[in-house]
Amino acid sequence: MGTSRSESAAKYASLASVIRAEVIAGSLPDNHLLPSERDLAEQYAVSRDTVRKMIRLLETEGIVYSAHGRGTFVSPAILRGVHDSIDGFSDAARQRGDLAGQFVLGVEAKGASLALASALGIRPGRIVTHVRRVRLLNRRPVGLHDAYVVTPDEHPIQRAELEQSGSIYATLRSRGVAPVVALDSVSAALAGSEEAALLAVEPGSPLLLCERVAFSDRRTPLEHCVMHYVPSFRFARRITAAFDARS
Amino acid sequence: MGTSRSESAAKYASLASVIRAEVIAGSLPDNHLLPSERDLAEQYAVSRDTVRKMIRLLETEGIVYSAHGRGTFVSPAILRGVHDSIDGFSDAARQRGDLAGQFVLGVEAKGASLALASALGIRPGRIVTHVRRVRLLNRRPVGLHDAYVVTPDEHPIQRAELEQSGSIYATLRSRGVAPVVALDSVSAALAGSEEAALLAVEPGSPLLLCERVAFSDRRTPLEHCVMHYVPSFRFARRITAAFDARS
DNA sequence: GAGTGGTCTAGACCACGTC
DNA sequence: ACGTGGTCTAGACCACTCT
Repeated sequence: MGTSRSESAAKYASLASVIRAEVIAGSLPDNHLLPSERDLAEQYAVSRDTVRKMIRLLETEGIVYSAHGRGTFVSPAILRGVHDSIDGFSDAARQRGDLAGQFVLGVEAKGASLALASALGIRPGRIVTHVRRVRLLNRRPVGLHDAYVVTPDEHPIQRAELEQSGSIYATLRSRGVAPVVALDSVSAALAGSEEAALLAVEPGSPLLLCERVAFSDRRTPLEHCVMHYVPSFRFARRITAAFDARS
Repeated sequence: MGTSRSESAAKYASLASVIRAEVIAGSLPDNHLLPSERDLAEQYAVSRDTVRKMIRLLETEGIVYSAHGRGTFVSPAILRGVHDSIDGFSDAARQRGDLAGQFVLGVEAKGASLALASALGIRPGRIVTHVRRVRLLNRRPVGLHDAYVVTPDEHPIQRAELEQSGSIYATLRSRGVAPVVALDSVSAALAGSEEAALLAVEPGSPLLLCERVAFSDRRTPLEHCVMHYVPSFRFARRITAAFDARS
């Protein structure tokens, strides 16, 4: 784990941890009214602006919500705990108390096909690493991932490297790049014989098909991933109404 | 159509419209460096804080991104234009230049079943309106929606009302409530004979199954919606790395 | 009217990246 | 060293909601 992280978190982030813990600990009922921003500012000896930053943060996490003229409230429990995460799979599993695992089927360097190159915005033929894995949830296969990873220096990823760090993203991070934004698109597909065998379902079963392209902090394409999930697996997300500003 | 909306938008929102238009107009290439916050503040005669609020807004829309110590940049075009929206279907269609439509199969008031009541957090037997619709994209059926709507006063929605306002959410809005947050969960399913007929696919085709519960600004459950989509239909979303703050 | 969140300001300092 | 975004402050006023 992190030996010596930047020891000093921002004030609003620390304050958020305090409030988050209080809310999650659970003494507070759904839609409970929190103290006003001015009161919180005084209580914790910070400026009102810092309190507001803290509230904005907890709001994006779905922990609290504010209403103009009414106050800030604790989100209902159903809405808490669902949040977007870039490492969807293991993160969501951990959050729900499930055990995430994986079985690496193959790690192979190859030149990018035309379709892949266009999806990633790279030169066709550029070296990418194809990683095929079965994703496990509580030791049962639920997903088949085909990841095509673009390494910055065009040095393909080694199997040992991947098994040591445990995840593709961790491997990329160790090379100095990290995915910070991704484009997902979901639809449905039928299981072919190969997918069926790997996922322990009947051929012709419906599968959730999810395609993803992930980008670094500099918006460099890092990975194209094609994922197939069995029907018992569900992806959850929370959507918040967009800000309305036209004309 | 808004005749006399609140005429005065916030400064940061108006400023956002200006920058958004400039970026979308397209003279600016991907990853183009924008002027610094201090420069923008001077240029538009506003405080730096207002500029920052504007940038935060455009960032959530995927229009720009900021990097500590480096500057603020124009998002690559692939990442722009994908944003979460609570009215996923028609909004996403409009955005992609497609023609969204619907065909109402039935509008019926009924008492909530036990399962529905628990999903919505309401009393079993409470009156809800079941609206079944086929969703059209460019005049072809792509989705089957079964919406169960909780009206605040328990007055069921009338078919005429729905056809006049054009959408369930518009109908709810006219009754003083609007969905502002929703929980989605997606998985895969097989088309039964009924779904197949309505969606013009073969029975046994794979379908994208999406379930949603929508809540009002007061976190009152408003709607539970079960949606089935043909494989050619894709839901897209952008995911941004979560803020990391532990301990 | 009293209290709440929302916006805006001006200024200071810190943390990070680049040269 | 310099310029960038990130945090924090203190104060003012506006817009909304409830009673």
